Amino acid sequence: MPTIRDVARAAGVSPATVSRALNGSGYVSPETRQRVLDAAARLGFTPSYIARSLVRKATRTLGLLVPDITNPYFPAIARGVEDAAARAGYSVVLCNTDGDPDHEEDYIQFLRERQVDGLVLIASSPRAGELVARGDAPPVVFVDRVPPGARADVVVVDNRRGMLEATRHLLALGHRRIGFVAGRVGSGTAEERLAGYLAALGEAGIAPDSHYIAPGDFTFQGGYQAARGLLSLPDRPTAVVAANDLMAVGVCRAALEAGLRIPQDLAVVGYDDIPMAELIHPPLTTVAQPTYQMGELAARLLMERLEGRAGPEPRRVVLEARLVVRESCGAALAAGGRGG
Amino acid sequence: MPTIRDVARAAGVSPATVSRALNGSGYVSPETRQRVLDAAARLGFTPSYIARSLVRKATRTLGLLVPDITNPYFPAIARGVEDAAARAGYSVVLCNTDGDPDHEEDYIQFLRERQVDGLVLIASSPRAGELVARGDAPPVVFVDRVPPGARADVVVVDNRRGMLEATRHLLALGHRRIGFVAGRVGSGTAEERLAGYLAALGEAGIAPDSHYIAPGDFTFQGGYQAARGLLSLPDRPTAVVAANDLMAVGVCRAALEAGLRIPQDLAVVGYDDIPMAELIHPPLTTVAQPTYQMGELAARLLMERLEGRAGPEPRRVVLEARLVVRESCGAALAAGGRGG
DNA sequence: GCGCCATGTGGAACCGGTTTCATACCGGGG
DNA sequence: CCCCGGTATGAAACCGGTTCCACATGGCGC
Repeated sequence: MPTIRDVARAAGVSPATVSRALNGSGYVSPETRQRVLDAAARLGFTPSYIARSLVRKATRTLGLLVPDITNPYFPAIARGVEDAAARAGYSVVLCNTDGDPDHEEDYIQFLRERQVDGLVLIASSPRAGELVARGDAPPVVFVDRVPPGARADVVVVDNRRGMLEATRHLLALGHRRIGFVAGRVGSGTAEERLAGYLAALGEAGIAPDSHYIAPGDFTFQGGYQAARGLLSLPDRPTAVVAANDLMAVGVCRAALEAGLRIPQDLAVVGYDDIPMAELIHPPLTTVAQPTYQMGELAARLLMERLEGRAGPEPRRVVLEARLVVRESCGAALAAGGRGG
Repeated sequence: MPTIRDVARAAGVSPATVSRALNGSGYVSPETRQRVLDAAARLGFTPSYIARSLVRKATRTLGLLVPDITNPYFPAIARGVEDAAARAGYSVVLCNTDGDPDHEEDYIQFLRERQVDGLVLIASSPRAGELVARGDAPPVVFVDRVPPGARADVVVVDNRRGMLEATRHLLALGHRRIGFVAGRVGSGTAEERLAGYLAALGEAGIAPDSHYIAPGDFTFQGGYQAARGLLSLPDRPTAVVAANDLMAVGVCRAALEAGLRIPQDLAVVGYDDIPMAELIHPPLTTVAQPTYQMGELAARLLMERLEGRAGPEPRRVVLEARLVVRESCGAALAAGGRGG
């Protein structure tokens, strides 16, 4: 690997001049610049990013911490981050935390040692928030989930609102007994979605019935089990909304096995709009989150901050979720139908 | 950020001794080591990976080039790479090439400048192979697809064999008119799978009928369109096998819309075993590729090579695909059924 | 008592860039 | 003619580690 000194020798100038010629900084005469460029090309010179990072004190590298890239919700976020980063000449280091606070902490430390300039964090534990608050982490943008008390930029979706719209939609179709498959307890996201569901019921003057609210864990199996419970209730719901799509698919499976048709016998609504939502039969009504945009925006906010183009105040971007109506919730219930 | 010289001053020793104490290299007395460790902890010293990389001439960073992390086939590979890398203290830079040769080339150059130690490459174009052959790239392991003529380690799956097994299975169930939805032309993977299909037919003494082979492009839409064609043939197939799952799901949709039941009226088999394959109804029979293992193995081979623990010969690992029988291809056709 | 080797430590060079500072030349204004 | 500011370039310091080499000490074998 030729170094800048090799190029300097070949072009008959000093390393300083080569640096200036290649970076377009400082004064260099056109002829000298050309000699340098030629020499560099002839030798196949590639400047060492490491050496440059050492003196510039910036690596133009972002860390991306996701729970599990294998979960269909995250790839689009990752893609958004990567696209925005690549456009700006940054690279992205991918880390899977499995939602484990220890892994999360280890990775943050790991990335800090490697001097990534900033972190896009989908944080599963409050510990990550504390680390950031203590300043034991590079600049951070939280995406999707925000640990309490962290003073940092955040990009989130209005989960409560999204679920409110989804439940309203079912109410407008005439459903009155609407089941809810909740997310993992302790997840802020899950709680916001539950709150949206409850708020919609409240608007419609329906008292929430705890039997209709089944615990879940964001997995297909969890949704399936929860739905088995809901569907065996004496007064079974005419519609079920799940806190995410994977569980909604589980609900569909349970319904199918119970001999129920979707949407005629049971309307189903999910949340996230993962790729498979529109591919299953019937296509799933769900709440689309602008995942790609979230990732892209997060990366942009982060890079703005890193390059000093952001004020001292932490910024909070709340994106809107969008109800995507597909066939799994069908048309309005017949007047005087099963609804109470 | 405290530097090694700060620690040296605080511990009353030289930077060289601090380095030795922290890395456990060379001679350091137990007492001195302890003093250094204490000083480092007190100052919150984190060694600069950049400075270290500069002198060690290794960044312990791997580049991972995938066409699109948003495609459900790739996250598991990425996860495998990342897990293996993390275990060995390496980090992984994620890049999406969109299968575009220009992007691919740009990214390889980009990662080269950043001195990643090695590349895990899911290469969509022969150009990447040429780059590697010319030595204009860091050490590479090709995964899933191998550009012709590249002398490098590769991890692949026996696509021909996988598709052979899948088609054999349908033949064993009594199917004789088996449609095939092909992959993108020019894709080696697609061609191998087609070859497997043809070989199975050959074994069974069935002459391939070009009407039964529909062109596809690995997308849901492509599979859907292809199936519409196949299902409107005068002597429509009793089974369809698609070169990947996304297209198989498209086939299912087309069948459903044509009023055909799966598997009673049409057996469907896919390829890849993406996460949604087992979640749809009916669950899809498909050929599972050990994607996670591919990624993990690729990363391990690469790191072995980087650390000089591999011989000069390029290694070629061929993993076996595994037929996963689910409900979408049902039981044996009734004797004397529709088969010719 | 001498020489040798193992142990422990510091000075300084080095990795490959960037940047500051000093120097030198040139043309124009006073 | 002199001084000044803009242009052009090189020497050297620097970024923050690692490592080579020199040197000092102490114990042991002969």
